[in-house]
Amino acid sequence: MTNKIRVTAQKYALQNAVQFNGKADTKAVIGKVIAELRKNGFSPQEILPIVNKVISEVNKLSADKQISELEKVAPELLVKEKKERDFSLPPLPNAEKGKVVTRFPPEPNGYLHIGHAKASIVDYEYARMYNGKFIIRFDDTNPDNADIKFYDAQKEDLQWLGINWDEEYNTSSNLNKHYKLAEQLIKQGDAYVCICSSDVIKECRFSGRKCECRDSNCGDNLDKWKQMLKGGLDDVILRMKGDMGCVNTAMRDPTLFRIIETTHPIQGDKYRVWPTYDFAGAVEDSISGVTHPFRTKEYELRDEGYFKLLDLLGLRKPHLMEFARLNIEGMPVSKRKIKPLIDKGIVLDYDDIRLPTLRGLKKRGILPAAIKQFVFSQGISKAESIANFSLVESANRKILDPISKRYFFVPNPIKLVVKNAPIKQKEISFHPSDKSLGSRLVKTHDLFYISRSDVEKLKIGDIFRLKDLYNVKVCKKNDVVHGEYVGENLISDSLKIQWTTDSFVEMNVLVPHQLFNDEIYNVDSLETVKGYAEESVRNISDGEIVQFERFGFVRLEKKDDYIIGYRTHK
RNA sequence: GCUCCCGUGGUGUAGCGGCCAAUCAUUCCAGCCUUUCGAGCUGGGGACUCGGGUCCGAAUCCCGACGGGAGCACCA
Repeated sequence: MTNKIRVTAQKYALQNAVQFNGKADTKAVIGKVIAELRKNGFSPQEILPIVNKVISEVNKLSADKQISELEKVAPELLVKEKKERDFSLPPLPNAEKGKVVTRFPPEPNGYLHIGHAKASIVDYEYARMYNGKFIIRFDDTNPDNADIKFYDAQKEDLQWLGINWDEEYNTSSNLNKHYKLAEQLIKQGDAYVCICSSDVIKECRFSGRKCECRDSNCGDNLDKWKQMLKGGLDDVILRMKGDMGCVNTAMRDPTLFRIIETTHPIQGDKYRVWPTYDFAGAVEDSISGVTHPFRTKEYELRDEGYFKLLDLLGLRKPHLMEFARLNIEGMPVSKRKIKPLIDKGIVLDYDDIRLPTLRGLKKRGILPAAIKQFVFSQGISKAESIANFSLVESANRKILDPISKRYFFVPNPIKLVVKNAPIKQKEISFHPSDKSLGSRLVKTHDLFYISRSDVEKLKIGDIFRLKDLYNVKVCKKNDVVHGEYVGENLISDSLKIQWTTDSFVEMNVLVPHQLFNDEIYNVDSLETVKGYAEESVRNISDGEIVQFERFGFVRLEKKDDYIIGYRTHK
């Protein structure tokens, strides 16, 4: 028996010694030995002394000897194997294949952004993972906020992301059901109409005191409720009887229904009593069959009320889960911050390429697959974090690199005249390794344009290469660069620069930088680079993403009489 | 103020009692490769907030401190 311990101990002691300068560490080795032998019924007490002894023996051995011994007893431990990381979502608790139902419940009051992308991707992917159902539900229970144009806009954005839903509905179409449930609560004595002013309610809630309305009898409450619905009573609310003394202030008789007279974009003037999120969210999750609703952490304190309400109503309780919001450094998501910039005309619109809205990201050239990868890499923990956009860029670049055509773009062009330039017709392929992307034919004579930043690097007498063409020696530099043709042999360490002929396409590329630096608007956040692109960019399709060599990946939009570029990232 | 949640390299994450002298990605640096400053390849730097406790053994469990976030709406 002790022999087995000895053998195991020796194996790991040798491995540890080989890995760390010939000296095995007791704690590290003991851990491994116990982990392996515990399932065989060995106790730490019997293992410990043996391991200690083995380690001191092993540590006396020379390094070579340690390696050769290890080779004898356990050659597989000689190579350190790499562990694979799994990027999929963790399994869902209480989940059964085929029986998971998730939902994404946006309020139709704005364009979707990267934060919504996280929520919807998580919801959608879990439904897929378990062969379940995914519902999109518009939480449009506040007619002051809901705007008809966003129902479709949000769906378009989700479709762009590659998210498909099995079912779609509006919470506002279930109001009659909600009213019935409200009545049930009133009859049970679990809800009451409160006629206090919002200031009084706030004050009472803060101090934990109840108001007189709470003690009125159900008949009274039912009458008042009916008056609320009919229009005989204004400025009153329906509250759940929670616990006014509860340390969780969200439990101090939360509002269930309030009166809003605004015309609803879909329901019109049919209703004037509208459920709050606390009521509608919980009830809808339950009656629509959602098994695993997700929401962001700021709702955590409302969980207790969520379950209490469903309890009172006798409704099924879903497995509610929360995760942290997604933040990106310098890219605020809140309308509070973005709207003023749009109003002032500083940010063009909600699809501005500096914004983390899905429309902004799309316009910039970020692919849905990159967003998905990014969201997966963030996970669904409750730890709040501020991610850097480079994570998105890097994912996007790796997808784009093998599939995007390369073009020459010359920012801040300067004229180059080449003496003895041969007339050429050169076929240049669109991708360095994937020839299936094709090529273009470029005709050259002695006139070119190259970028100012490259010109600045050149000294008289230097030889550089017009990339994919030939070598040029610098003769003179003023407003125009004068060079001389010096052959075509590739000089490996020469500067290779991008160029255009005098048949170029003049165009601008908008380059986004961080919108906010430490909460302050960055006045240099949108840079316009003027330059010449090679003629063949005329043949791209509208919205195509290409790489301008040594400049970055650029999404091109083809307008009637011009082309404009948005730099996705370097 | 009260309550809740969170705290792993610069950044983002994995791990959630022994297989962790800690994963992967990103960023940065170096080299290789490349007719792009892109991609790829190799290597390097760099972390368990702190203090107690439980245990043979703690990033992991408990307590406390500190730091960050959220809620205290007739908004979601």
